[in-house]
Amino acid sequence: MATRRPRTKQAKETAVVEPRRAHVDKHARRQQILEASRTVFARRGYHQTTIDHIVAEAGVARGTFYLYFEDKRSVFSELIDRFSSRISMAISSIVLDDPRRSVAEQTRANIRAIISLALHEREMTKILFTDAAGVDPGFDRKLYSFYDEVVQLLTESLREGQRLGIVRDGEPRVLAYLTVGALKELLNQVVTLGLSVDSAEALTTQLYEFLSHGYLGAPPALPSPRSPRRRRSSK
Amino acid sequence: MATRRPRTKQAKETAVVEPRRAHVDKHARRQQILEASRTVFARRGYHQTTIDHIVAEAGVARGTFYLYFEDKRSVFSELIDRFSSRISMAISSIVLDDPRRSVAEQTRANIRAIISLALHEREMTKILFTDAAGVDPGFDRKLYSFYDEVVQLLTESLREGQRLGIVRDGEPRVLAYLTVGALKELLNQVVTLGLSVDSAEALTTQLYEFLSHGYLGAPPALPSPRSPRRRRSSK
DNA sequence: GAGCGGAATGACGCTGACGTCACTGAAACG
DNA sequence: CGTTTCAGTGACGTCAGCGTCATTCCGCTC
Repeated sequence: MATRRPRTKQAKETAVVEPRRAHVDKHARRQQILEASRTVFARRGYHQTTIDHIVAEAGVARGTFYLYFEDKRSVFSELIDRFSSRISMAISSIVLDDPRRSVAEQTRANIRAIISLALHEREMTKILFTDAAGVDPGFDRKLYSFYDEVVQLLTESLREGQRLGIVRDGEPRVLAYLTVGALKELLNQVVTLGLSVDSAEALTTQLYEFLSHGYLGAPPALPSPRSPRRRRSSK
Repeated sequence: MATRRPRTKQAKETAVVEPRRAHVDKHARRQQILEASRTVFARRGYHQTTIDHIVAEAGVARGTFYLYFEDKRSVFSELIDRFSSRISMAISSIVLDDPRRSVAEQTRANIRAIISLALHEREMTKILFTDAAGVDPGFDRKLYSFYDEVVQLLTESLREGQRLGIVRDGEPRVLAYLTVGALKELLNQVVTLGLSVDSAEALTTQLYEFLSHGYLGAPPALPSPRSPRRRRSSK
């Protein structure tokens, strides 16, 4: 209701050749329900949300929902699908011999892109992290395979980096988990704490520095330059 | 049923002075239900689990469940409470001037303890990570405050470490999130992939190394010692 | 072995959420 | 203006899961 489009322009131009019009509306209606669902899922969480909550938010009748979606699970699935593909697209493969962009800069760009996406899509970020797991076994599997794809990609990159001597030793897959874990947590906190979109740059630096040097042990450039390590040095 | 204790020994010794017996049994019955719940939650996930699933696993009648617990949410809550306090206990505050155990060794001990706990309590670890979020708003708050406690503790340690020059620069709270995120992911994978308990040591080393040096950029002890930073150096 | 206390049982009624479908209303058409 | 068509509606029947409670069962006491 209220959202009903008033008969406009449309009526004049080529009245006959327009089974399109219905289509346009259908898409908009669908989108409207999708967005309402996103809002409600973010507010109440997936399991606390009922179809009635969604249709109330969207301002349509219960039956209308079922004209566009199979059930709650299927709207949810579509939201997650769209969002996870946006995440995938935010990641660029790293080109090793680009003279204009160092590997470091490309790495930072990837981090920055993901953080920005999370900051611009707070609702979806929240949903992804707090509700996506445990919806049902089938969905869990799908989600896991997306996640695994990301980890796999990163693992390969790290392995390659090790071959080239720009990534330190360590089981690449484990390093990938650690990295993704750190990133996930950062994203989660970013939306939970409601940081502003322009904290993206600072956070990117923090994460990048973390990945570069860690934080324990001696600072990068220290007075005593030739100490080979410095850990467990009896103290 | 079937699990019913056959009247044994008991009958003979001090038949009179035993209102205890009932008590012992009550505790055991409660424990039995708790353990069955844990198993079922781990297998099906919290939301897919019904009271009927639990009582079937425990081998008791539906009504019996309600003799010992308020509802599903309350068993779940108790399981999580117990487990999270075991996690807390696994962490020791770091003593700075202990001549017998370096800070590094204490740090590693903490990591090792948590990883071992996860490896020994796979069901609970899985439950904690995949089902605990999104149960209901009240529970989420409780969980968050436990989580925040851990982060807070770590944040303070890092701040102190920075003061002493044994932790590098960076917003301590952000470093804490990154660290906890990496750890969480590691624990999650550890149980998902079903690693054996004796991978704890290797994983501890991986995580500790990660926290110490990160993995990007040049290896720890480099020729050029006095470069003030080292980032985006055009390449 | 009669009587008692309390743990255990499971059939039962209730509820909240689901998905359907007979109906409504308005746009499009002739 | 009558007719057709189809998106939209919401009352309704269904059902899964819940929590209760009258009854059964068991072990102990006298």
